[in-house]
Amino acid sequence: MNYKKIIAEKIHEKTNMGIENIEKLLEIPPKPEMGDYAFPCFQLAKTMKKAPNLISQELKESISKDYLEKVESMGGYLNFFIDKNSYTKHILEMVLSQKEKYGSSDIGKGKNVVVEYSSPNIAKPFHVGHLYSTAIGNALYKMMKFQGYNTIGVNHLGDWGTQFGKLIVAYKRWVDEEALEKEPINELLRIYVKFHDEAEKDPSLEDLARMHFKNLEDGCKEETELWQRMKDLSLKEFNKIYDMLNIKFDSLAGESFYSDKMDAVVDEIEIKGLLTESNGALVVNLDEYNIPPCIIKKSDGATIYATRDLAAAIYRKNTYDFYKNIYVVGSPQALHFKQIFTTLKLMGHEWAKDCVHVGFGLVKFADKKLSTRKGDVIFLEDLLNEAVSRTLELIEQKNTNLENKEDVAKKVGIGAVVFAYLKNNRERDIMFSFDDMLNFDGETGPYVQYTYARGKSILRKAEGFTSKADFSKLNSTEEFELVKLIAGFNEAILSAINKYEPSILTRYIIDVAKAFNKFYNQYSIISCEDEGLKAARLQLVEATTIVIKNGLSLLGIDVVEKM
RNA sequence: GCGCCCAUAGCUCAGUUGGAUAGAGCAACGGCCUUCUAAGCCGUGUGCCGGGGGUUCGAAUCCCUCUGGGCGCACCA
Repeated sequence: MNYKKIIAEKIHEKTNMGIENIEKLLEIPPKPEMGDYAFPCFQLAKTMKKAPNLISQELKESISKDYLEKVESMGGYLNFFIDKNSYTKHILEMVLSQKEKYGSSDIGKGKNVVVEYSSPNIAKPFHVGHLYSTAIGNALYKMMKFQGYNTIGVNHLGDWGTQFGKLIVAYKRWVDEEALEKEPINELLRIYVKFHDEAEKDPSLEDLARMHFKNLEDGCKEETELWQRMKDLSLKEFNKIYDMLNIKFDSLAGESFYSDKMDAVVDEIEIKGLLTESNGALVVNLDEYNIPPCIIKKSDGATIYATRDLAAAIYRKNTYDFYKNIYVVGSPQALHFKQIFTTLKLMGHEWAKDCVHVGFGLVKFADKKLSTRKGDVIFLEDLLNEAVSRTLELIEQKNTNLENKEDVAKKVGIGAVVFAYLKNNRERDIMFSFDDMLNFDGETGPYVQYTYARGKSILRKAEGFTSKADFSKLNSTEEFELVKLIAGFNEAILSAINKYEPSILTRYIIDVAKAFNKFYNQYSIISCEDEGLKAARLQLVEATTIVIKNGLSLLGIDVVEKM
């Protein structure tokens, strides 16, 4: 039952306006007492050559009132009040019967979607910046899966490139084997930073690094073994973090996976007459699109990340026949993806239009950009551990007798961090601050989880209560606002998917929690004397917990039954 | 120099694709726990929506311009 459509049809009957156009114009009034839907009559004023307020008054009289409580004319607006009783009954029954499926759909049925996200660099720390891609990608992956898409999550590991030449040079000169066993990432970071320091004094180290990478690409034994060792050590560390975040990938095909697929790409570009030489490098000229050329091979003959991304896109099309190929990679790389997508188009791949770069802002710390080269990073693991221990302290203060304190602290603490990353528009930079991120008051992850736990607590206490719900009594503004919000869950997810913007869902969940807390504080549920009303309220509570649980799960956040 | 993005309350941010009196959270102050979890709820104050021009019945939202900031512009990823 789609009320928007029903109302649009009513207006359509009385005017010459198309249904779709009406649906687009229909809006939600700024205040609930002004109605549930509003139709602005200003556009009609032109065609009907009448004042908008006259039109709305006439429509108010002539329109059919089925499904509606009343219709009001306010200035140039026609305001609709839907029939609360049938609406509430319909929505709550739907939520309670669909449960963990509530909010899903099958609009993506039969469509494959590749989502590339996280993609940390091997031998470098997994720092707070990496969570941005990881959290956004994971949320998009889950939301699309929930809408019936066949999603393929790819962690495009940065496990290839000149940086490995540098690491091999550094390894052979300065590695401390003992430290490497104990804290692999730290030690690899130390020697990587040392390389850059030393290379400033002795630029020949850079040449040496390029040579080692060339050897690696050519499959030389020593380089390959060292590379494999660093990769294994790194993956072990990364998996610790993915376990904490409860994130899994369908494919770990990183850059190295494409090392034997690059010749074919270079050949294809050449056959299509796109390859030109420029300053010793092989490039695809993109002047006609007003963007710099896409470099395919460096002057030393080694490939570059653009080549690998081209190979990866083609491989993914051949393997998954994707409907969309999504890259969750920082906004600073926007130009790079423009070059890649344009090159694919020039190669004659019409599916280049299905490739999407989902960019996001930087994670900044006290106005400084985090730089791996300078060793100036905050490890994500440290942030997550800090979040968990602060949560544990809070539990000791507020709820000492809670069972499974550690487990709750983990879910709430980590959930708080992920929630903070997904709360705002992804194009925005995150000003990183422990105190802001780990402040658990107001619009935060813990606030929403707390709301869920409150709801569950009521449901536990009311177990066994089986009176029949009387929805006609569930008619306060607070209750009806909550019902309307709950009804909009699927719409919120679809909107988040369309814009590749998880924050739309995050903010929706906050709104639901707010509306619930308002209701919770004002009306008693368990001690409500009217049994029909009590039953209806309990259903509203349960529906709220279902929406919060499903919603947070799509963001990659677990709920707790008590906190 | 060229290109992309951004500018909304003291701070951090929303603003339903051009609609009604621009909203939240934090911080500050005041109130609410012998009754369902006070990580909560209620109340108080704050705005040249960066400046200027334009389009429109109607602009925080669209166009132009200026200012201030961020990011990116070939052998790093």
